[in-house]
Amino acid sequence: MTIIFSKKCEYGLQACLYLAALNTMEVIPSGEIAKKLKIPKEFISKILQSLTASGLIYSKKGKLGGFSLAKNPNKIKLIDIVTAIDGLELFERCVLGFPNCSPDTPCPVHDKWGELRTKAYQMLTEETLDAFAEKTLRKIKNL
Amino acid sequence: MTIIFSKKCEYGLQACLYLAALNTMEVIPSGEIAKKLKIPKEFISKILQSLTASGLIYSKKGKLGGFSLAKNPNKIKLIDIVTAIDGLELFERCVLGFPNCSPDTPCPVHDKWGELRTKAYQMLTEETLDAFAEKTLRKIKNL
DNA sequence: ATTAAATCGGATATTATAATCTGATTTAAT
DNA sequence: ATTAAATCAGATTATAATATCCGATTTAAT
Repeated sequence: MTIIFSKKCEYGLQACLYLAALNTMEVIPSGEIAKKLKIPKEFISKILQSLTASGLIYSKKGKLGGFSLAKNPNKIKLIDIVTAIDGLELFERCVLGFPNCSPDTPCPVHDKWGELRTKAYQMLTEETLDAFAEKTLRKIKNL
Repeated sequence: MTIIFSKKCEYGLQACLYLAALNTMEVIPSGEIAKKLKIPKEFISKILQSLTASGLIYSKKGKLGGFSLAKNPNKIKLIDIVTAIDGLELFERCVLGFPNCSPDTPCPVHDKWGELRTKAYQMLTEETLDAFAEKTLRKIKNL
């Protein structure tokens, strides 16, 4: 077993990328998102609800309700979604599981791994949802 | 929640690094390893047993029994331990959880993430246990 | 032989994540 | 008003990872 992001977070990222790719202001019901992404409706529904609470997603209740991004896709970074769902544990926790891993009391691989981790963090911080629109549509077509 | 390696794997890496740092051919009982690393004895015991089955660790049964590395620390790569415990899922699975993520049908972040992943894999493949002996001893002293 | 201390195998318990279910509430259209 | 279709809140279930427990076996020393 090995995980980068929890399933919640994976699905959350998928859904946000999908909403960004649609490039519309209209809300999309969770059922349609689930169908397009081939993921469980109830589950993605819960995830979108929590992202709504975080302010990344806008939701409209009632008939003709659904979800949309709360802001322009070029204003939402990948790290925003990760932070909202999984938190920043990935970038703070020692990769070897040692307690108090820090520059003062580093674990054996602190430096080497830290470098990679920083790059991953930078990538997630630099990239916004709009950058992936085409690739997302192409991927979803092949699901 | 976010994990790179499972706890099994973290502890397995810790234990192997510790055994390498001791720089001895004598076997060390799991109880002592657990005590030094401040991790559950029963758990690390099981993990070392499975690494014994994998051939990375040598075990001696009975009184005065215990565990040691099965080969010279400079012959054991970090990736060997990861592979034995967690497998290579981390380097094969789509980071966004999309199915069939490949150069043919890449996920939206396939290229950007793939680069980082390759570097992580290289690091784990290049580094052997002996390289971390001093750092390991220093870290364990502060546990 | 007996004892002590260890690995080992298998079962069990605990905890966290993933997924589902149920019912309440909201809202648009008839 | 009524109906239909959606979000939402909370409870429940299923599954996997983590951790512990127990007893059998092995081995060294007395």
